[in-house]
Amino acid sequence: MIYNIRNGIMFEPFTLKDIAKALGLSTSTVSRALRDTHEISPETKKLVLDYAQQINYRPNPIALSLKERRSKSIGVSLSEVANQYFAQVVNGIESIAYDRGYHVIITQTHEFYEREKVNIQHLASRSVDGLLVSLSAETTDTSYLQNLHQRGLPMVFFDRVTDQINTHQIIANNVKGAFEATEYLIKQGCKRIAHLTSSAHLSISSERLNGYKQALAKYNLPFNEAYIKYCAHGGMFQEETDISVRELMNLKEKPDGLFVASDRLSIGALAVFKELKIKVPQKMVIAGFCNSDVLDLMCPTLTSVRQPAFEMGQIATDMLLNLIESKYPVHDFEKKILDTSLSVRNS
Amino acid sequence: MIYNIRNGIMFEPFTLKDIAKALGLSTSTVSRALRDTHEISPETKKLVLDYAQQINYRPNPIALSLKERRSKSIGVSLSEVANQYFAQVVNGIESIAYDRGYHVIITQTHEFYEREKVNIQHLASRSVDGLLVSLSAETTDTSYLQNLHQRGLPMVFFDRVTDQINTHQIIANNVKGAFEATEYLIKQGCKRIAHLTSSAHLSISSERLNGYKQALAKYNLPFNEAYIKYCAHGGMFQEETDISVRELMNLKEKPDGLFVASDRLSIGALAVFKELKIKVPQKMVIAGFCNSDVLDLMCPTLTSVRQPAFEMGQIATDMLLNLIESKYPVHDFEKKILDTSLSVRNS
DNA sequence: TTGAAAGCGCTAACAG
DNA sequence: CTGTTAGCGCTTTCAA
Repeated sequence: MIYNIRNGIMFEPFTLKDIAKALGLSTSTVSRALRDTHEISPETKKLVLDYAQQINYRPNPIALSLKERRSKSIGVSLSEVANQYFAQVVNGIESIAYDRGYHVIITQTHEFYEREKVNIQHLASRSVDGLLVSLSAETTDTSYLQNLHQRGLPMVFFDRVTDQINTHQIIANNVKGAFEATEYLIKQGCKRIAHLTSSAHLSISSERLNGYKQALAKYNLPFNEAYIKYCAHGGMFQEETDISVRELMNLKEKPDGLFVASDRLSIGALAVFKELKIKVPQKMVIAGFCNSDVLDLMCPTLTSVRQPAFEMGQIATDMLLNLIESKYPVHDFEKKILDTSLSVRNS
Repeated sequence: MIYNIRNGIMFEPFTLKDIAKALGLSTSTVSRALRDTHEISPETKKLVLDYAQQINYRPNPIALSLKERRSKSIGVSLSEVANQYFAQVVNGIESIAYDRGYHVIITQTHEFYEREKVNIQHLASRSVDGLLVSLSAETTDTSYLQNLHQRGLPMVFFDRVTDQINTHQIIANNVKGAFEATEYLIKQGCKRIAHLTSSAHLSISSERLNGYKQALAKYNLPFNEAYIKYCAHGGMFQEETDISVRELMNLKEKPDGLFVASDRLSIGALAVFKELKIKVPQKMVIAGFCNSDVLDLMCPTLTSVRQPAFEMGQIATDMLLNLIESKYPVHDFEKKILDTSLSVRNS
């Protein structure tokens, strides 16, 4: 192995020029040799390839990106990878992206609009060929995304989507999932079912609220606005969850069942109930959207709506790469809805 | 807002040249105006800034990287973000990196050596300015890293470190943490304490094994090789954990206590005990390294050694950025050891 | 078959 | 104060 010591301190990978100089060739010849064109003599080619191998030459992808005006990488914006659901989505994304020669850059919003905007602007400013986006809980203004989209940056929304931008969307069947979870609570005998959910302007929130309402309606239970608690940052701050749950439990007509809209909120709510010494599920039956494996092991076990997170990541990525690699402008967009499954783990 | 329609399909951000042409200036003037040098007239500057603002101009970071031969981004290699410990580390990393103007690219090894190598090679050639590495469970050969290091790529190891590369390291006090967890089990009355751990060649594994042995020694308990179970992929595949736990429970002298070396293994082991209908903690007391918030809510609660994950990420990043930005070669490296805390949550 | 030269977007040295 | 030019690493005409 030969080391590049042009500069003692900085990390300086080998370049075409290094090879050319060492071999007394021109850079274009070296480039051709490495890229397997026909217009090159077998000897030169072998010479170059051997030497490149020896010094472990790697083409500089930055230079390539600049030249080809694409980076073979995609950007992802999501709330946080500590959330099991999103971690699974990421695995799905990577599984497809790597197969197709793309790299993945993940950014976290932690549910803040400003962070999301900064992250996405940076991703877009050239380093990525496309975007996979799940909106933050705070986001209401998507104009910066509309901008990028109008200017031709391919993007696909997953999970938390917006109709303000005409492109592919992939979501779970939130309405049905919420319906089933609520129905489960009703069948457990709950009469006063509360709903703890994320920010009101998220697509998932309204979809899940709908499913919840439909279930109540089907079983002739009244809808009570006081039973709906929104957490503006999706329970990012435990305080949000804490206040919401306590308010619910301070109502004159205390709820006896709770439908929770997410992973994080479920965990947060359980913590509060534990503090309040309210027994789950004896005093409070809980069901909700949750993809955490750990919760499988929980006692009090809680029934959960599972989303096909890995698959969602895969499909979203496939859609995005197809957009990116499409030769022609795409105008036909799809809204894909994947089935959820109710995993009953009651006490 | 003005749209760039040089090309109807592709996403073509504005360039300096676009601005220059529109304003009848040269690209260098525009560049200067945007970068706030003194050698520019206020009028020209205002003209350019206003126009740039109007079209929402962003400099192309790829071109910048190519020019400056650094990307203002750092690469991270870790096993998987679905692991709460690593998710917390990532948050720590990002908190520092963003403050100092760096972007973070996360790659997951899923405990595979090959994946790690490919990821890191790509990060390096893609001109990340430095690397934060926590080795995969499979990794024994670090020569490709030594290579990059010798050629001047700054790197800092965290959590799963190697002494084969002379650079900063940051780890938790694994010996002490393991000692305390084991001691806790002993004080609970356990006589036959098993140890479920990750791959044998990980630094964390040997450190934690040491602490475990020291505790046994202090309390005059015999060390029994049969009680040590390694999972080559850190429990990445539940089968590994499953087999290990079953083997332990098939021993003639069944263990009555278990010290588990990680998050994932704890969760996996609990699942097996549940399947085997072995009551925790009545029949099996468990303590182990774990940073999962969710486990706080678990019943059977298990006692855990907590690592200051967020802080580790912060410190590692600070160290790395100092290396990157250092004007002179650094030869003094530090091995930082952070304290763990035992969080007793017994039945 | 090979080399010279231009250009991707940007900055910086050098002229004017 | 502003424009021209060269160069970061690479590919791709165009000439030879």
